[in-house]
Amino acid sequence: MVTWMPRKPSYDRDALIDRARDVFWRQGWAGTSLKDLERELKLNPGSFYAAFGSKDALYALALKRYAQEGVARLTALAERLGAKGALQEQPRLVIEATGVPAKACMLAKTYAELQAKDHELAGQAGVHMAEMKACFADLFRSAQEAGEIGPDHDPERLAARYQSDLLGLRLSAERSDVDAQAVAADIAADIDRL
Amino acid sequence: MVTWMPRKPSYDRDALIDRARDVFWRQGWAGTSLKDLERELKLNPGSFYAAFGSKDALYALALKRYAQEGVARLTALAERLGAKGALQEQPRLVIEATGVPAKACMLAKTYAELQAKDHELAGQAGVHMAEMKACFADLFRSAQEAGEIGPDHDPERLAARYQSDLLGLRLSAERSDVDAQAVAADIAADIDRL
DNA sequence: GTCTTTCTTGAGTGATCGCTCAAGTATATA
DNA sequence: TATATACTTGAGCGATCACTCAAGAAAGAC
Repeated sequence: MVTWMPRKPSYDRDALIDRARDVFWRQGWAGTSLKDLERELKLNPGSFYAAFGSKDALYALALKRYAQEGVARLTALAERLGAKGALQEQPRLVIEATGVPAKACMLAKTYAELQAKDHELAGQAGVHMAEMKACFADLFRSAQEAGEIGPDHDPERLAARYQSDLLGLRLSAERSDVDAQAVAADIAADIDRL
Repeated sequence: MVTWMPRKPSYDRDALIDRARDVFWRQGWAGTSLKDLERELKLNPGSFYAAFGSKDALYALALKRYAQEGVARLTALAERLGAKGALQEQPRLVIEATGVPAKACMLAKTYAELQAKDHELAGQAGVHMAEMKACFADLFRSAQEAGEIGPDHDPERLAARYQSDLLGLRLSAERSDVDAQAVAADIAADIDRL
C-alpha cells in the first residue's frame, strides 16, 4: 500500500483561527466581510474555503477558542489567587488587558448581534456564556466553602449577578466618558461585602 | 400671491420613525435591510428616500427618539417615586417591559456594533448614553440631598456603576438561562446599602 | 374641469456580499 | 526524474446591498 503525503498547507491553521477571532471580536459578524478575512489571514477565497468551509464555520471556531481561553485564564487565576481573589481580580484584568481587539466580551457581542435572527452562532455564544457563568458559580461556591464569603448566598445567583456586572463593565470600558477602573474597583469591593 | 398645497403624504412620519426604531432595536444596523424597512413601514424605495434620505438618517432619528423617550420615562418615574425610588424601580421596569422589541438597550447595541468602524451612529449612541448617565447622576445627587442615600458617595461614580449594571442586566435579560428578576432585585437592593 | 405640484410606484443602478471552481503550482513518494 | 496528490490562485457566479429616477397617480387652488 502506498501513502501519498504530497503537500502541506503553507499556513498555520491554529494561528489563522486566532487572527480570525480578533477580527470577528472587533468588527462583529456582519461587520466582517470575506474580503476582510482574506486580507487579514492572507488567504485567497479558494484556500479559505478549503481550510474552513464557510465564514460561519470559522466564526464558530473563533467563538469556541475565545470561550476556552476565557475559562483557562480564569482557572489559572483561581489557582494563583484563590476563588475570591480571582473573582476580585477578574474585573480589573478584563478592562486593563492590552493588545486585545476590544474590551467588550465577544460572546456578548455575538449574542446581541445575532439573537434576534435566531442565528446558530447566537445559540453557541449563549452556551459559552452559560459555561462561563458555571465557572463563576464554582468560584463563588469555593469561596463560600473556604469561608471567604458568607454562607447565606446562592452561588448561582451570585454568579448571574457577577457575570451581568462584568458584561456591563466591559461594554462601559469601550466608552471614553466612563471611568471603567472605578467601576471595576466597585464590583470587586462588592465581593468583600458578601 | 398663490400658495400651493397640492398633496400630503399618506403616511404618518412620526409613527414610521417609531416602527423603524423597533426594527432597528431588534435587528441592529447591519441586520436591518432596506427591504425589511420597506416591508415594515409599507413604503416603496422612492417614498422612503423622499421621507428620510437614507437608512442611516432614519437610524439616527430612531436613536434620538429612543433616547428621548428613555429620559422622559425616567423623569416621570422620579416625579412619581422620588429619586431613590426611581433608581430602584428602573431595573425591574426595563426587564419586565412587555411589547418591546428587545430587552437590551438599543444605544448599547448600536455602540457595540458600530464603534469599531468609527461609524457616526456609534458616536451618536455614545452621546445619548452619556446623557442618560447624566440623568442617573442627577437622581443620585437628588437622593443624596434628600438624605435617601449617604453623603459620602460621588454621584458621577454611582451613576457610571449603575448604568453599567443596567446595561449588563438588560443584556442578561435576553438570555433564557439567567434569572433577570433576581439580578434586577439585587441591583435595587444595592441602592439601599448606599 | 384644468392646472400645478407633490407623492407614489417599482424597475433598475453599480457595488458588494458569501462563495465556487477550473487551471496552475508545489511537494513527497517511487 | 516522473507521477500522483493536494494546495494556491483569482476570475467570476448569483444574490443581495443601499439607493435612484422617470413615469403615473392624487389632491388642493382656481
